[in-house]
Amino acid sequence: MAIRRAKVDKLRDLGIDPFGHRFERTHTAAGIHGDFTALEGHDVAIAGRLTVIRKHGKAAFADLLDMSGKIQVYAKIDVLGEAQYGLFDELDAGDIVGINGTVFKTRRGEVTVEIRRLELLSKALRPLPEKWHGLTDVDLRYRHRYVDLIVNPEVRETFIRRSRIISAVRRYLDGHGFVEVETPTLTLVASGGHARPFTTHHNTLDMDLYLRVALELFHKRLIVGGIDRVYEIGHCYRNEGVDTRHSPEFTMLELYQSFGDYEDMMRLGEEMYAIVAQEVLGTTKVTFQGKVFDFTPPWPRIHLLDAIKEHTGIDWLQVKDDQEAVAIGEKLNLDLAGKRTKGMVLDELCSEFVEPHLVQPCFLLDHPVEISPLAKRRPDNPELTLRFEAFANGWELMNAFTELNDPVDQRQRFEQQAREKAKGNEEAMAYDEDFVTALEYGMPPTGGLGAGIDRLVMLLTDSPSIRDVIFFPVMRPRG
RNA sequence: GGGCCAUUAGCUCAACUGGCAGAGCAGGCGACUCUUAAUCGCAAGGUUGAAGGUUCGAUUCCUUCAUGGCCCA
Repeated sequence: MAIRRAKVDKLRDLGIDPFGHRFERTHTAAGIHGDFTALEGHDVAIAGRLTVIRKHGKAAFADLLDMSGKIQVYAKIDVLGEAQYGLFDELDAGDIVGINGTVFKTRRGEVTVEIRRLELLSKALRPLPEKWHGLTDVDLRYRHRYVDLIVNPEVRETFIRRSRIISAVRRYLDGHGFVEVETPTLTLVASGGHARPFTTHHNTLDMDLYLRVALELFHKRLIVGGIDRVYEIGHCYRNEGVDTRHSPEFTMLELYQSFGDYEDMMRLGEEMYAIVAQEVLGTTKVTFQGKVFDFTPPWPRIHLLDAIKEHTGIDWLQVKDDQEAVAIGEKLNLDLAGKRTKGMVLDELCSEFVEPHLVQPCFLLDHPVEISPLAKRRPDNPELTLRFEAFANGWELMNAFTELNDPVDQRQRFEQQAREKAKGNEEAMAYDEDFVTALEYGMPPTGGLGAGIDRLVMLLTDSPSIRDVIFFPVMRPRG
C-alpha cells in the first residue's frame, strides 16, 4: 500500500493523473473475441482492469478484464515509445486502463490488442488476491464482494443471471396485465407472514415501526381499491436464523389477481417458472447440484392430508384439539419445544415427514385452516382451505391461496393467531385491524401467490447457498 | 441454541509426537521484444484470530472468547 501510494505520487510528478477521466470505448473483450475475423487489423478502444501482467523487458502482455470477459493486450516499446511504455511498465495488476490499439492474433493463436495508446484510468492501491487460487475464503468473499467479483468470473455470471431471471418474471407478469406496485417496508404492523419482524424507530414521529415480513396485506388493500392485478418484487425482512436457505433480508415476489382463485395461481405459477427457466436456461429441466428437476407443467397436485396419511398414517381430520395433536407429535418423536397447538404440530409434522419427499416440482394442496389464517375455507370442508404450497428439492418455492375475503372470518382468524401467540408461537401472525377494515369495504374473490425469488435464483444458477445469490449478505462485524 | 471443523505473510497453503515459523503467488530491485499460472536472479515480508493456562520451551496441548463454514434444532 505504501509503495502503491508512492507510485501515485510519482505518476503525478510525471504529469499523469492516476485517477483518470471519461474514456470512450468502441468494443468489449467478448465483442472482439466474437467478431475477430472482421476486426483483425482494425483499431479498437477498450477499457477495464488489468488482472495479470507478464513483462518481457521491452515488451509485455497483460489480461484486461471488462464486464464481458477478458482479452489479452500487448505492449511493445517500438510501438508505444519510451514514455508510454514507461507508463505501462509502472502499472500493477488491478489498475484500470483505457487502451486504443489494433486487433491481432499472436503466434500461439490468442486474440490480442496491440496497444497504440494507453491511458491510466484508475490506480489500484491494494493488490489483487493470488492469480491462480484467487479468493476462496467465503468469509472474505462475502465481506469484500467487489474483490470476489473481480477474481471469480462465475460470481459475475450468477448475478447477471439473477438479473435476467427477475426481468423474465417481470416480462411474464407485465404481459399478463399485472401492474407493478411498491408498498411500504416500514409499517405499523408487520403481518401477512409467519415470522418475527425487525423493529425500528422513527425519531420525529417518535414511534416504533416494523420492517415488513410480507407484501400480502398491502397488496390486498390495493385489490380492494380496484387495482385488479398487482405484483411486487421487493425485500422482506424476517428476524430469524441464517442458514444456506434463509437470509434475514430476502427478495419476495407476490401477486394478486382479482376474480381468480388458487387454481389460477397454480397454472400461473407452474407456467411462470417454466417460462423463466426456458428463457434463462433454454430448458425447463433444471440441473441443481447434480440433480435434475423438471419444471415442465403441469406439476403434480398432492393433497396435504393425503401426504400426511401416506407418510405417517395419521388422519389429521380426526384430531380434535391441541392436546391430542401434541400427543401425536410426541409419539412420532417430534421436537415440540414450545409447540403446543394443533397448527404448530401440523407444521412440524409436515416439515419432518412430508416436505423431504417433495423433490420434483409439485403442489401441496388444501392446508388446514389453523395454519392458513389468510386463505379462504373450502366450501366442501370448512376445516381446510383453498391453499397450496409449491415445492422442489424439499424447498418451499411458492405459497398461494384463494384469498379470504370475508371480514368477519378474517377477524376470527387474527384472533386465533393472537391466541397462538399467547401460547408461545412467536411466529404467529400479527393482528392488522386496518386490513380487516379494508375487507369490510368488500374485496373481490382473488387468487394470490407469493414466491421466494432467491430460491428460484439458487435453483437456476446452481448455487447451494442463498448467500451466493445475495451480493452483500448480512455479516457480523469482524472481531 | 447444540455438535463438528477452520482461522499461520496481501492471497493460497505447509510446518512430523511440543523443539529456530516456511513455500508459491502478489508486492520491491535487476535481466529478458509472442507470453498466457511466462521465466531467471537478489532482497524483503509474521502480535501464528484474541485473552489466559500447562510447560525449560506452545502454531502444536487445555480453557474462554471472536469470526466463518457444515450439520442438527
